[in-house]
Amino acid sequence: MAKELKDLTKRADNYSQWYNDLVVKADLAEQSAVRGCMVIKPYGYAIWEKMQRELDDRFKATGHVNAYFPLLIPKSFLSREADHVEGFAKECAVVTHHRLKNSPDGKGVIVDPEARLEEELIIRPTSETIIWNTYKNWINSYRDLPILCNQWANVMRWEMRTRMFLRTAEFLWQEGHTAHATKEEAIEEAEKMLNVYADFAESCMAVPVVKGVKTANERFAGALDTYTIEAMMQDGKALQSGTSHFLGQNFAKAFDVKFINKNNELEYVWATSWGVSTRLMGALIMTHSDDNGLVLPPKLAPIQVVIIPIYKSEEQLNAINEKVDPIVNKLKAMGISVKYDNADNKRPGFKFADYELKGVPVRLVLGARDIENNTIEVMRRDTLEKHSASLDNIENYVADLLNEIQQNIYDKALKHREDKTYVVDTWEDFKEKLEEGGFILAHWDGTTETELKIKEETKATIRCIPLEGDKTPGKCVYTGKPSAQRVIFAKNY
RNA sequence: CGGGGUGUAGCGCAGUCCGGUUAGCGCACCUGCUUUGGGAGCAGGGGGUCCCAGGUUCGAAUCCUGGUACCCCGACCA
Repeated sequence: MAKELKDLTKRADNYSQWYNDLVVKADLAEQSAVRGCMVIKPYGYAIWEKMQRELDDRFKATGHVNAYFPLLIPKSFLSREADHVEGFAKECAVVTHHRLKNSPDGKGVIVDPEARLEEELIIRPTSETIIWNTYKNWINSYRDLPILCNQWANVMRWEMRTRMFLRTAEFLWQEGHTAHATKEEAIEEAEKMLNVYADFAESCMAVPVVKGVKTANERFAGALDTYTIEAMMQDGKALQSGTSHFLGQNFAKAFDVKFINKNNELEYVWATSWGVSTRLMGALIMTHSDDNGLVLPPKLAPIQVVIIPIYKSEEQLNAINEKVDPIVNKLKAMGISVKYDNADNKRPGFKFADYELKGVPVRLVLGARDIENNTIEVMRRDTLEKHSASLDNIENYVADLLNEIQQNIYDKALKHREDKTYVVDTWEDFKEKLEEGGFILAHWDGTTETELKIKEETKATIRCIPLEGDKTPGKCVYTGKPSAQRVIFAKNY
């Protein structure tokens, strides 16, 4: 499958061409009239809902609660934290008026010049500012801490260039914002949430990720440290899939959020923020899909099993219906989402192709032939293999198969990443391996200057400084200066 | 903001260079019959401000001028 996809990417002008086709065909999304935004169709949204539920459960399990903050942020809030405004000022949509009126020339409506706002409002590009302005009123004493809030929301960033799912102007996400009494507790929180994300990516999405820390250059605007999970797509490019930030006291100072600690001293609170977005759906598609369409991990597939009847007469269909009903009931009782598609306005071949495009993990086919033999045809989406299985106990067989598929696509993605991860020690090798696409583990002298020079020459950036794995010191691949450990270089989305 | 490309039926496109019947093809859609174990076949049918405005001409999808929208590549991007 990987080979076919590679050919496909060569055939297409670029990856996003293929990606766009697939997504549109897969009924996931289509472009809306609004530049750089996306419509998430019902089937695509069903995947997002499953992701939300899984993440939300993990947030609750780690003591977090949901809340909701306003969409519009007063302009003055954005300027409180210097790095933050530097990072976001260039990509904000601004609300300047609050009213329209009929155009004097009788054609349509115009913005009423009388309705200009005293202070412009910014459509949130992220909510740190408005949340910290609110937290100020919630926090007086160490007894008020920690505050562990999350919100599910949409945000807007007026990017110069957008890419479906990966960088849309408006996107859905969750953003957690926490306040702590100590530095240690805040760092622990940021690391904890990074682990929550990594666990979700690997065990639900079947997407292997590397946990690491961002360099100063790639850090979130206003953070002291940014933790990240980085995934490798099938073309070898990296995708930042989730981030968790240790914000230090920057936002507390900007919004004057102080508390009295146990020693009766006034102190600024310590903060974190963390988020994942609909970009994860892009990661899901780009990690597992093949030439036949989506391949969804069973844990996130809106339809886990589809059953298709094959019949020549109504009599035969009735016989099949009778056999299928108990199977559907048993599967449902086991918590497996199953669709029995006996609509007679589409032929079986069409249904086969259509559900493959949608990434349904398991397909069962039942016809007169099977009923005679007490069998059923089973096809698994990840390998496209099909074979006959006994009708007896089919529900347990399917349940096991779903687990196997979940594991198999993870293993496949992990193997792909390992095959395309290179340990490199010379600058020549660095440039050569980079052409092949993939992760490059190389030593780096720790300076932003070197990082930028490498980026300029090769377009590769440091995706992260890995938290786990080999920590042996060495010499920078570019300057030869001392390096504390290898870091991951890659081209990224 | 720079470079390139494209606007013709719901979708994908041909026709434009070199102006000339009633603007065409594939998919999709509708009707009927036959079909149904890998995207059905045949027959018939419906659907168009050819992106917009102006100009040239007996005549413009086609030529000219201006505008506009979208896509791709860069710059930008937690």
